[in-house]
This record gives sequence, C-alpha cells and structure tokens, in this order.
Amino acid sequence: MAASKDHGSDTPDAVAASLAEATVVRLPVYFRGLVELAEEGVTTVSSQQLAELAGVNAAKVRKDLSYLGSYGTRGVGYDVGFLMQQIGRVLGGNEPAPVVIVGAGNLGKALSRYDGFGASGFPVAAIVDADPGVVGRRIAGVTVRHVDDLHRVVKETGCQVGIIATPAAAAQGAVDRLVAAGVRSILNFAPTVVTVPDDVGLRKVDLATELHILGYYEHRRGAARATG
Amino acid sequence: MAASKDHGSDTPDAVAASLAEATVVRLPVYFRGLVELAEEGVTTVSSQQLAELAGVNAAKVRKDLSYLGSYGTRGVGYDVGFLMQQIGRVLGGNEPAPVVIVGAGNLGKALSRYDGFGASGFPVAAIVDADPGVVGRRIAGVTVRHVDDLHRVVKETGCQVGIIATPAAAAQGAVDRLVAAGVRSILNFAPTVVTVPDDVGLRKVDLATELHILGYYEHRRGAARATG
DNA sequence: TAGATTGTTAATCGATTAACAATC
DNA sequence: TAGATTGTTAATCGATTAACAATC
Repeated sequence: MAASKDHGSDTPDAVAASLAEATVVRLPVYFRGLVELAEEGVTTVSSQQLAELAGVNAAKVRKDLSYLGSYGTRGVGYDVGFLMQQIGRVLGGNEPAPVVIVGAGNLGKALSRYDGFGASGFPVAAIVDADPGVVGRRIAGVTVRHVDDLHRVVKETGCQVGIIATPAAAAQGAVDRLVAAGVRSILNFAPTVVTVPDDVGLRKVDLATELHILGYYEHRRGAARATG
Repeated sequence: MAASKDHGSDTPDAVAASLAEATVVRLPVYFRGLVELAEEGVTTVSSQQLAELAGVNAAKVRKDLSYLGSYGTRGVGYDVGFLMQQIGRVLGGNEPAPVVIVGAGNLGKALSRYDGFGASGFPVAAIVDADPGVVGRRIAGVTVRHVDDLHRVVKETGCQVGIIATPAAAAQGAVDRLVAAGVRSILNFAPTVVTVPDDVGLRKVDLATELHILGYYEHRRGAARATG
C-alpha cells in the first residue's frame, strides 16, 4: 500500500507500484469492457455498468479504480476514454516488452509465428534452442541462437520476459538460465511445474499449474455429479 | 470449507470439494517437489524441506496438507510416495480430461500437435475451425470439424475443457459457444481478454490477462529503476 | 526419555463487501 | 432541489503465519 492516497502528489509510477495484485488482475478485464463501450460510442459508464461487463460487483470496481485516482464524477460516472487511458498507463502504457522464446520445436515455432504476443505488446525479439541444427535458422524474421548464449541474447535484446517452450525435462534448466540472465517474468508452456528462486518481483505463469487447477475443477465437478 | 474436518468420515471427493483455491494452486508445486525427492530415492520429507522446495513456508505446507487428511507422522515427517498418491488423487487422479481446440490456424495446429497437453492429462479430442477449407483435414490424428458443430462435438467427445486459439476478434464468440455447449474450463490463448457468465464453477485462464500482469511487473520494475 | 515434527489454534494480515456521506 | 453515483469507511470474510500442545 502507498503511504498516502493523495495521488495528486504521487508520481504515476508510485501509484502503479502500490496496486494490489488482485486489482492488477482485474484492470485488463475492466479495460476490455471499456473497449467494448467505446466501440459502441458510449462515453460515460457507471461502476454498476462496468461491474456487469467485468463480472464483478460495483463496490469492487469503485475500490479498484480509486487506487488509480479519483477519476469519476459523482452522480455521473466515469469517462470511458479517459479511464481507458489511465488503466493503459498504469498497466504499462503499451510500451512493448520484448520476449525471448526458449525452444524452437513445434510449439516454440508456432509461438514465434503467433502474432498474438506482438499484438499484446510482447514482440518476440529472440529465439534460442539447444539443437545446433536449428541454430541459425530464421523463424518469423528472428534468427535462432544457441541456448548457451541465452545470457548474452537477453542482454543484447533487453528481453525481460522469457517463454519456455522446451520439453518438460529441459524446462527447469531453461528457467534457471533465464533467471540468471536477469529476466523478470516467465511464462512456462512446458508440461511441468518449474520453480523460481524466492526473489523479489519475479512473476511466473505456469501452464502446467493452470492445467492442474482446471483438472481439479473437472474432477470436483465429476465428484459433485457422482455424489449430488 | 467442509462442515467437518473429520476426513475419516468424508469421502475423498468431499475432501476435494472443500479445498481453498489458494491450496489447490500450491498442490502441483508440492507434487513436483515430491517427484524430485522420489527420483533421488528420498522416502520421507518434513514440512520444512518440502517448503524449501516449493518456495513457501513450512506452516503453509502443513496447513495445506492437513486439508487432505492427517497423512504425516509427528517427529518424522511425510512419506513421499504416499503423499504423491494423495495429492494426485485429490487433483483429479490422472483421469484424462479431453480438450477441444477452437481454431486450427498456426497456433491451433501447434497446440494440437503439442504433446504437452496429453502429457499433462489433457488429450486433444477435438479441433474445430470456422474455415470450410480446413474442416475435414486431420491434425495429429484428429479430424477438424466446423465451429458451428461445436455444441455437438463437445457432447460427442465429452470435452469439458476448451482451448481458444482463434484470432482476437473471434475469441469472445468462441467462448460463448463453448459455455453454451457446457464446458467447465477455458484456456484462452487469443490476444484479448474474454468474459464468461458469472456462473458457478467455470474456471477461465486468460493468457492476455497473464501477459497484462507480466507487463505490469515489467512496467513497475522500470519505474522503480527510474525513480529509485 | 529427549528430540523432532506434525496438526491445530489463535493472531494477523489483506481483500471483499455493504453502507453512506460527499457531491455532481 | 432531487436523483444519481462516486470515494471511502467500517465490517466481514478468508488466507497466512507464528506458536505450541500432541505425539511419534
């Protein structure tokens, strides 16, 4: 939490640093709702309307938005365009954050060619692989380099996000190298859970964990069906 | 929470249903630590050791494991193999949960061929696409069907997990169809945040949201560097 | 018995929600 | 002014943690 709620005297970055993770998770959802409204030509939105679009309650919307600043107008609501600007700014202002993909197999190649990352502001700036036969090839305009050069590649390209697209057995090693090279975020597509040092600020998204959780819900549902 | 903590009289499924989401998220991480120990031939582990492997504290490990039942031995620790069995059982017992992939473009094809899903217990049982020119082709042994048949495909294959690999513009439509068809979990790879009805139990993982969060941490880190 | 470690309680912390004064 | 809606407070809820009695 910020020591002060007087955002008028805080820098935008100080505001950003003070956001609870739970709030950060919801901001993109609000953002999408605002985009929808903007496309429809709507210029003002109440917390109640935005809550319905985001699937949360109005109190949460107001609380979340209040951390960004007092950008609403009592009795009226929020200006759609202005709120989009503010959320976009806090979430990283669309400054592209280049990513490095580790593993140029089927998945790695597909992810490299997938324009979704670039569209989300995460252009693929580097690809590495352990197979010397693949090193030197170009994929989607990027030349594959050897995984042993990962540290150097990360420094050269300024990548701060690593995407693991290796086989399960190589995933933890790739993570360790990425961490050593200084990336701050890791998206792990390998079918295994990997661990990162209990460092400050390193954010990891583990597809295997997510799948396990989905599996749990599946299982629970089956159980509910069986017992209820 | 379960009304009772007497797991001896609860069915395994009733135990599973009572787990807090925060605990469910950590179980696969413990599981990986246990796999590591088992590979090294270790047969007993203390909450402290497991905590270090998982990057959490020992109290949390004991609390989490206590929801599964009293499977430890005071003064000794936990049996590695037995604990793996218990966690595996609660998380869904390795029963495969077939998935349907929506979108047979570059990403959809790569995900279809990617054996990581199958390895994690999520075999790809169906693929659908909107392009009639793609319908009928076989990808990794699965024949592509038309997205208009999604409801029927889901019913036929028993898929309960949907993976969105469409362009951003088609993602929300795909989600709506999946929800209508009755899937209970959605993994969205499209570069946009999608919303689902505020239904009971539908679990959604949004890669765009995850990327936004990663972006936030990047941004925050840059801000810290700039101001600190 | 002495040492070790669990399982659980109680305290703390943070996030959610309802309610309402402020105010457009 | 009357109605609407924000921003914030205070209450509630749930998750985390420290501490320790139970017990191997």
